[in-house]
Amino acid sequence: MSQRNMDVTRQLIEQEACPVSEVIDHVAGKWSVGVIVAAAHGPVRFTELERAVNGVSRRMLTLTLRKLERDGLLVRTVYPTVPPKVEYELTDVARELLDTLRQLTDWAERHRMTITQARATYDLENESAAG
Amino acid sequence: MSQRNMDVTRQLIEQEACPVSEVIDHVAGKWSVGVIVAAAHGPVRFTELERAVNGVSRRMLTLTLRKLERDGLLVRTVYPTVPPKVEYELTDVARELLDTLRQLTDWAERHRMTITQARATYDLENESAAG
DNA sequence: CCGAATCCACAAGGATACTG
DNA sequence: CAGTATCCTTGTGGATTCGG
Repeated sequence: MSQRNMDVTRQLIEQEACPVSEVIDHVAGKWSVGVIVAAAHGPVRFTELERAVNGVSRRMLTLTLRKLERDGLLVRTVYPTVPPKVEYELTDVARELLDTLRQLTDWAERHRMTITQARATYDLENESAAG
Repeated sequence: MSQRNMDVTRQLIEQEACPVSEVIDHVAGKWSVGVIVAAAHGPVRFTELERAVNGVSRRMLTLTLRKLERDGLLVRTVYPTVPPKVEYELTDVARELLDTLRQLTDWAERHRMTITQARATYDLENESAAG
């Protein structure tokens, strides 16, 4: 139980030390980027996201949405209709990210081939002579 | 065998659809951002990075460096001296990312408190009444 | 339609000890 | 100094099933 307190303290320290990298990890997580850009143009429904984000499973989409909602980047609106309808919309905080995220994806697309080739070269050098 | 071709085609499509997210995942990975910005000002040595990146373990730093080197974002130079000296330097491709990454960290710092509070609120609502 | 719950496989990551 | 090797814990994510 003092162990418990130690853990909490440690967590607080680490959070103060790099909240930035933690936040970045969230927004730049595997599915977060896709979700955010997919929600950029306006409110989207769950299944729209499911299709838009490509390889995401329902489970991971749900988890990602919860995380983003928890961080205040996404607002979740439930319409108590039948069948149920849920819409997700970016908050202003999240919208500020869109430009940056687009820069990131632009960069990735620009250097896609370069990076792919760099990997191939690297792998060759390591396969042939491991030293 | 047309099935086989279908699979290959699908894989190619998916690779074309999201090499971006894969690349982003690498550069925005847990430690990659820290390593890249730490190496921004010039060549850095291993232990410099170890101190600069904060919570990173030697193991993870090594793995991160290898990944970035493989992607052609980092150049590793070994000086065969004693004691050994290894320097890491960003490539031009990686340098193009610096502005974007800084925008990301700036955004994170600007909204650090907002996000922290959003989480607290969210957690309270979920703890007190789980539904 | 939009999830929650459970199970399971695997990968990420930390701790520690050892090397050249 | 700059790693490598090993063990072990935690997290990530798919598959499936169930419910409102």
